[in-house]
Amino acid sequence: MELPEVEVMRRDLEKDVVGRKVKEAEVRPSRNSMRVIRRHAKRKDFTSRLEGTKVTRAERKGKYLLLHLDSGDVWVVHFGMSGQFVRGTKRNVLPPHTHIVVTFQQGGDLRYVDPRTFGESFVTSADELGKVKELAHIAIDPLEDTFTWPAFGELMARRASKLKPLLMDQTFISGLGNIYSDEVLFAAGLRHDRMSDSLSSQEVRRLYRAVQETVQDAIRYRGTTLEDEAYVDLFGKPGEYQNELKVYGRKGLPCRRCRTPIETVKISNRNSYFCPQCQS
DNA sequence: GTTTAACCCTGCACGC
DNA sequence: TGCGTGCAGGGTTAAA
Repeated sequence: MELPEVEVMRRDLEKDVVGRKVKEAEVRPSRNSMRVIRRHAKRKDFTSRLEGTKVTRAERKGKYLLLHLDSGDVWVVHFGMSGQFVRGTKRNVLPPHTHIVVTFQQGGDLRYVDPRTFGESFVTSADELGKVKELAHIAIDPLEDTFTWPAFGELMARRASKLKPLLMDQTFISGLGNIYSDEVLFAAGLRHDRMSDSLSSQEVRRLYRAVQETVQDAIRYRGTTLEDEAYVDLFGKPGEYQNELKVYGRKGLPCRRCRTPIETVKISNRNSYFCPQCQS
């Protein structure tokens, strides 16, 4: 799950979970459920900090979701690649790989489901939030006002790195993963292996626009639901941005702009998709 | 500072 | 049918 999916989830939670009070919290008995709450030594260390609290706000930092509680604590969630929240009721059976179930006083529950358990979930005090390393080092967010093109250009010039890994580096810019970094590079007409400090100011501007537009479009389409990953929103509905993808997952298929077959390269063990004609 | 590879995990597609 | 293998992916970490 990348920035657009987390942002769609944040908005759903804002509408449907903020304001609710937690009656009961449960971490399921499986070993992988413990893996999900790995920062806590015991299940009770996690559940006791949720029970009796009210969710006051849903915030997003990069790919992290922060649910603020009226106790002053913050429930932090990172979805990894297969994690998701699903709303349910007592009558619905729990889907496989459900690790956390939070039941609300007003009825209904919220489940954290994660087959591959690359995601994680923990509760911390607002004061200690700054000590969470991954959050403390998180970079500029494409949806923040501070994300301007002069600021972006300066950041780019300060680094000497290939564009693809740089866009995925959460300490450089937060929220982009493998799918959206490929889409951004295509939209900017730039190759994955261009060096960040070699870009003309016009190219930097194109890349900046591409980041903003790609992320905003993907949110408008409520995220990307691939066949194998099956991301769905809080209410179980898939996104529609997969139909808009220009390069990701389209190996060998004609480029939507020039009809040249889309190519792939392995970059740090991940597939990158690009059009050899449109990107340079 | 940057890059590479390995690791964590499950489900699925594939070949035999 | 059923097994083994490889791949997918976010992020961290250690090593190059």
